[in-house]
Parts: sequence; structure tokens; C-alpha cells
Amino acid sequence: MYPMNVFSVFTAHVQAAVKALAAAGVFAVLPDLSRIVVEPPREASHGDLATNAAMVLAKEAGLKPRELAERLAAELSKRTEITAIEVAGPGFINLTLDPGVWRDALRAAILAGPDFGRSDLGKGERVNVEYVSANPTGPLHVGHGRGAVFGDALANLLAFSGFAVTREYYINDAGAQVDTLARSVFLRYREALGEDIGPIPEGFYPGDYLKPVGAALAAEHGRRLNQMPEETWLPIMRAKAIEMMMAGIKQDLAGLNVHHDVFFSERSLIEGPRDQVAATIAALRAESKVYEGRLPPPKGAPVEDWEDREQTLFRATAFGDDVDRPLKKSDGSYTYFASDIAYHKSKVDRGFGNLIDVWGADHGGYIKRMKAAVAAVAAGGDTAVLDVKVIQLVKLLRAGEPVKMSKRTGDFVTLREVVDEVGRDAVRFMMLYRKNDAVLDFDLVKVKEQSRDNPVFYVQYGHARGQSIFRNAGEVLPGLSPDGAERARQLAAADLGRLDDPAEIALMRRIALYPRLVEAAAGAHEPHRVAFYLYELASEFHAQWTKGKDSPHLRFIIQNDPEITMARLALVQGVVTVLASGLGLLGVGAPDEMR
RNA sequence: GCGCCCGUAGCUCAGCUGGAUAGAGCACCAGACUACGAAUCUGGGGGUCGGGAGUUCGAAUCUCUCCGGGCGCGCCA
Repeated sequence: MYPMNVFSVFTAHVQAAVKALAAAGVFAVLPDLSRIVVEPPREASHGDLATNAAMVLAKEAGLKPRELAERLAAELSKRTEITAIEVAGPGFINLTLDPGVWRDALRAAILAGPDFGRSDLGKGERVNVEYVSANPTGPLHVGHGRGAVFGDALANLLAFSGFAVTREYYINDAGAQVDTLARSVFLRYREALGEDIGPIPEGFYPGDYLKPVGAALAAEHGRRLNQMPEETWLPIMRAKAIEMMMAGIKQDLAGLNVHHDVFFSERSLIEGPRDQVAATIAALRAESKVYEGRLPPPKGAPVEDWEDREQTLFRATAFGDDVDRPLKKSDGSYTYFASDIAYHKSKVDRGFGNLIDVWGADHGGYIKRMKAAVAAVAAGGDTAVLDVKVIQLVKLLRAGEPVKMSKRTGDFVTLREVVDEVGRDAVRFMMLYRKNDAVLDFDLVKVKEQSRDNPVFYVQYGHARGQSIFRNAGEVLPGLSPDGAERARQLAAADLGRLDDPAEIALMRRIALYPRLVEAAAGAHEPHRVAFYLYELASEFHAQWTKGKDSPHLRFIIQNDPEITMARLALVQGVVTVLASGLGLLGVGAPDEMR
């Protein structure tokens, strides 16, 4: 039985060939093998696999690339599953493999089923993926949704690749904004008591979504709080508002099938058994990473109330940032950044050496200082690496026309509205069918189209079409199990040697590519690669299906020939397995039929 | 003024961490339905990868520099 990842197997073969040459004295010392790439060439005429090994290692061998390539080719030709080797261009080694390699890979895929593509790339390393972390001041909007979907798919991808993933949400429940929220709710509370509060003043949250909070408080406390001073009612309003806003946010996320393991409260950092922000600053000060000093005035747009004063600063410049960063406001309270340092320190303290933050585009200016902070708090025994994924804006369109949004009046398009209108699968797939750092046009009309123009539909239809083939195979293969896992076992026993059409072999090769694709996407923190791969796989499958119209002998189901039908259905099983797996990673459904 | 992101076919975008003759969808043109779902498929035209320089066997990819667009620029979060 062949291992799941054909490419890692042949990478090992190439490395072994290099080691053999090293043993024969071609290299003075064993060279760094990590630069060797074994990949499918773009040109099909170049064979199944190509490696750059000779070009990368030529210098260290003291040979011309083509000479070294010939030596490596001679070594590799000892492997029977390699049927042809050619040295081409500046020193590429092109390998043509026995189709049996791809047939074995297909069999492995079928037998692995939902586990096909799973790997131990992460070796159990703990990863903290923090995403959404929207302020608890209102419902999520579409931009939050993109971050939510991205973070969730990335977490899926990492878990599938052998990382121990924790999905985390940071609740900003401690800043001035939640006090503003509390005061806004106080208005709604009075409104619920029957007062005429008039228009919501500037500087308050105007949205109607706060009315239920006011009503709940009125029901719970009656008029009692209305007579109290602000310092009495504010914490009560604030707590209730945050509780209800977070409940709504969790509902919005559940609508997208996004769930977090940990909801981490910013307030808990300062109101816990000890003030962790103060402790973190003190610890950094002891290492002189925090000091009292002055900053140059800010560049660019002038700040009216700028005052030159001595303040508490984090020495961010020692860790790659452009300027040192203030930790306390002029009124003595902590800056947002200060609690963010303590928060990230808590991640490190909780045993995460691998941190991923998913942020909105407007936070791009914070990356350097946050990375600096992580480096600072992790210095010493533990090391920690922070990767910040910036999620660009979503431009919401309806049939090509921009959808107006106004956050100022509280009248914006919520995530929930969009999910309700176009469905969870469409939202998730389309938001992942783009690199995270590219602006996304999201057209509410287009994503509902049932056509090739709509990738969500196209890929899901591929899966459904595969399932429909199984439904129709009963006449030729009456013994075929309706149960997917059992059917997979039956099909794995098929004589795959019957799959010899070039397009069939190409399809097997595409399937075999999946584990490598998943590893690359996980390593690069780029879930969109999965979406594009699925589109290509679906496209190849649809094409093969249609070929059966002109060439009936290429149909998947061949009357009177159960053997070849078994083999073809094994191929379909492979396609369906990978489509379901990839869609699963993206959190998109793999339907058995399209409505 | 500074930092980050983006710039690839008419439009929307991929390009597998530096590989060979740069790809896909849409749009446009020309074709395929007595089928396992035509909700699909086949073929065609279309490019100075924003401009320039550098790094090396090799650059859309890395570096520098211009140009154009977006986001941000003590105490808001």
C-alpha cells in the first residue's frame, strides 16, 4: 500500500539519491536538502514530477547543473516505479512514473476516506488562532464575517495538519467604548420605562439593537436604577449590555457555523486576582524593555491636543518597530496596547508558542508593535512566533451595484442579514475564494446563481454529481453498498489497472496532489488555496463526465462491464472523497444532490 | 511625510514560498443535449506580469527606486 502523499515519498527518493552521491564523494559535505523541491511540472510533457535538485546543489558539488543532474538521474533510475527520466533545460530532472503509482495513490485516498490529506505536519504543536474579536457593542457586520470564516477555516486546516489548535475570541470589554455602550443602554432603559429620550445624541451607539437590552434592564430593575448616580448604574448596564451583545454575536457566528473554544475577557486581565497588565509592565520594566521617556510628535495629520510629556513607553524599537509605544494614557489608565501585551503574554503563558491573529485591514499599523511585544514577553525560556493575518475589506454588491452602508446611523448591513439572504455555504466559500489580503467583492446576486460563474455551486455540484453516479450504478453493480464507508472498501478492491485513459490518470494525479496542497496551505496559513484546488478538481471531473456523451466508452457506468465500472466508480469515489474533505475544511456543505 | 497591503488578459482573480513556453472564470466568437443531472462540456482570439534597475543558472515571485490605488499613522478601540 502506498503512503498518502506521493510527493513527500518522491522528495525522499531524491534526497536519498543525493545522499548516495555524497557517500560516493560527489559532495565534500552533505548539502542542505531543504532547498530541493519536487513538484508536478506545469507542462504535462515534462512528465509527472520535476526536481530542481541538480541546479540547487551544483555549486556544492563543483559540477555543472546538467552533469550533476545526469548523476542523480542515474541514481534515481534504479527505482522501478520511475519509468522515464530526462534531464532538461538548465538542469531539471523530469520523472515519468508508472501509472501504478497514481492508482495506488487513488486506492490510498479511497481507503483513508475523510482522513485523506490528514498529516502530522504540526507534530502536535499548540497553536492559538485568535479571530473575530469584534467589540461587544453590536451585531457583527460583513467584514467581521470574513475574518470569522477565514479564522475558522485556517483553524480547521491546522487541526487537520496535526496542530493542536485553540480557537479564541478576545472580548474588548474594558475600554472606554463599553462605558459608552453602557450610557447608550441607559438611554434605552429610560426609553423602556416610558420616557421620551428624543434622538440619540452624538457619541452614543444609536442602533435599535440596544432596545432589548434596555427593556431587559427595565424588567429586571424597574425604575430603581433611574434614580441612582452613574457610578452605580454604569457597571450594571455595562455587564448586561456586554452579556447580551456577546450572546447575539455568538448567534451570528453560529449562523456561519463558527465556534470558539475560548472567549477571553480583557476585563479579566485587570479584575482578576491580580492586575496582569501592571504585572506585565513591571516585568518588562525590570528587563528595561519598558521605561519612562518622551516621544517625538506624531507625523502626518496634526493632533490638536498633542502635549510633549514624559510617559511610560514600551521599547518596541528594540524588537523591530519604528517608534517606542505608550502604555498609559495621560489620565493614568492603560492604553489598549498595554492590555494587548498582557493578553498576548497570557497566550504565551498558557503554552502557545505559535500565535495567529486575524485582524481587520484597519489594524495593519499594529502588526509591528504586536510582533515586537510578543518577542519581548516571550524572551527568556519560551519562544513565541506571532503571525498576523490581515483581512481586507468586503465590498458588498447587489448585481454589480454597491450596497450602501452607514455605520454612523447604526444602519449597516449585518452579517446575519447576508447569511439569511444567500446562505451559509455561499458566504463561507466566496469569502475563502480570495486571498485574505485582497479586497473582496461580494455580490449578493451572483453567489446565488446556479452556474459555472458561481464557484460555490460549481464545486458542490461536482460532489452531488458524483453521488448521483453511485445512485445510478445499481443496475450494473447491484452489490454496491449505499453506505459510503462500506462502498469505499468495495471500490478499493477494484482492478484500477482498467483506468488507463489519459484524463483518468490526470484525475488520479490531481487527487494525489491533495495532501501536498493541504500541507502547503496549512504551512502558509492560506485556506484560499484549498478553495481554488477544489474548483480545479471539480472542473476536471465535470469535463470527464461530459466526455462520456461523445465517447460512451468513457462513461463511468458501463453496462455489461462491472469490472471497468468498479474501477471508474473508484475514481469517482476518490473525487467525492476529496471534494467532501476540502469542503469540510472550508466549513462548506457537500450535498448529495442539488435541491 | 512615514509604515503596511495591492497592481498579472477588456472585467474578476489564481500562480504551489525562485523554476521551463504566465493560467482560470466572465465577456466575445464558433460548436456539443435519444445522458450516469447540458445547473455541464469542447475549441478560438486576447499579456512589455504598473515602469526601471539589481541579485543568479533562472524573477510575476526576492532587493532598491519611481508611478498609481487602498488602509493606518501618541491618550479612539
